[in-house]
Amino acid sequence: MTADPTETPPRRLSGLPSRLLTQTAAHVHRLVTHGLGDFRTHHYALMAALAEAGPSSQAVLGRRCGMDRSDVTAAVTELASRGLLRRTVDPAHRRRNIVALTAEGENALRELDQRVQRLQDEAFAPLTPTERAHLAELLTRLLDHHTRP
Amino acid sequence: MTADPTETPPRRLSGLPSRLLTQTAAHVHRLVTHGLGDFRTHHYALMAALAEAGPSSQAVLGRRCGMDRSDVTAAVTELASRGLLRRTVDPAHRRRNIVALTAEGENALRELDQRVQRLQDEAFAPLTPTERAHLAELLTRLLDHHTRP
DNA sequence: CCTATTTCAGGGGTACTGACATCG
DNA sequence: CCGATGTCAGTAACCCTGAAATAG
Repeated sequence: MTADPTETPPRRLSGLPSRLLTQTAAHVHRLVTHGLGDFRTHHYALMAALAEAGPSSQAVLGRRCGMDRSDVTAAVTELASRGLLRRTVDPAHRRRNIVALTAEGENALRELDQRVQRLQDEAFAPLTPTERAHLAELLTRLLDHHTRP
Repeated sequence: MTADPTETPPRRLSGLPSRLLTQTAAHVHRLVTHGLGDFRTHHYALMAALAEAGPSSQAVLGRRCGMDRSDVTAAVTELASRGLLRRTVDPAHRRRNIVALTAEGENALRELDQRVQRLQDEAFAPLTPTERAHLAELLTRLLDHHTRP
């Protein structure tokens, strides 16, 4: 009737919140990154942060996007080499870089925004808008708990 | 009053379900793996599957736990070298391995069960039991959607 | 001196891909 | 020949650590 019992996940795992979370995240993440083509989620995060808050230093970008500094460096280098953002030295704090979106970057971001939206619908298709909002709310509270204290 | 605005995540990201999911999953996963000491989540998954369904082939284990065959091979080799499970050749299908928990494996699993339970409480502390159940239900539906079709 | 920022080098766990040999 | 299985090598994206140099 139902699925092959040999392929059924063990009860201990199927109800385990942490496992449900990481497994689902893995599937969704794969779907999104595949749909993003030449871009990775880090790229989108950085460009979105720059578009909304304007030019920023890498350290600030990392904190805003929840990324490690090393990964910010790598992603910024990658995007700069593609002409999507520009990295200049802050004249006030010469140790600091100021990263800014270029016009091409803004165009790319607009395209990415649409792709990302489409991919959300794909990834969360089984949930109603209300359920998605509820899920987002629960996850937001969890994320706060893990980043704040 | 609130948090430093320079550290606030961009709106596009803070409400994005896929991002909330992967970010939260990363935090929770780190917390769990650190709490598991010498074990990894794959190890726990395999041992739990064996405890509940009895000795199984590696291919079946992989399907049950949502793991790749390559990763099953590596994890089984690791656990077998620690004496926690035994790998023997299936006499009926000589290409196939039969993996089984040892007595030590069962003891280790009992300990892991408790640790895992403790870690769930840590990771999901801000959610009430009802909310945790709701979250689990939503994630289960999503996971089904990504594994079934 | 101490802190913050940037960068680099590297590792580690997860997910995956391709290849291969083996067996039924 | 085909399909399933196990194994291996290698890749990719992500997360993290440590160290160094620079600047305030």
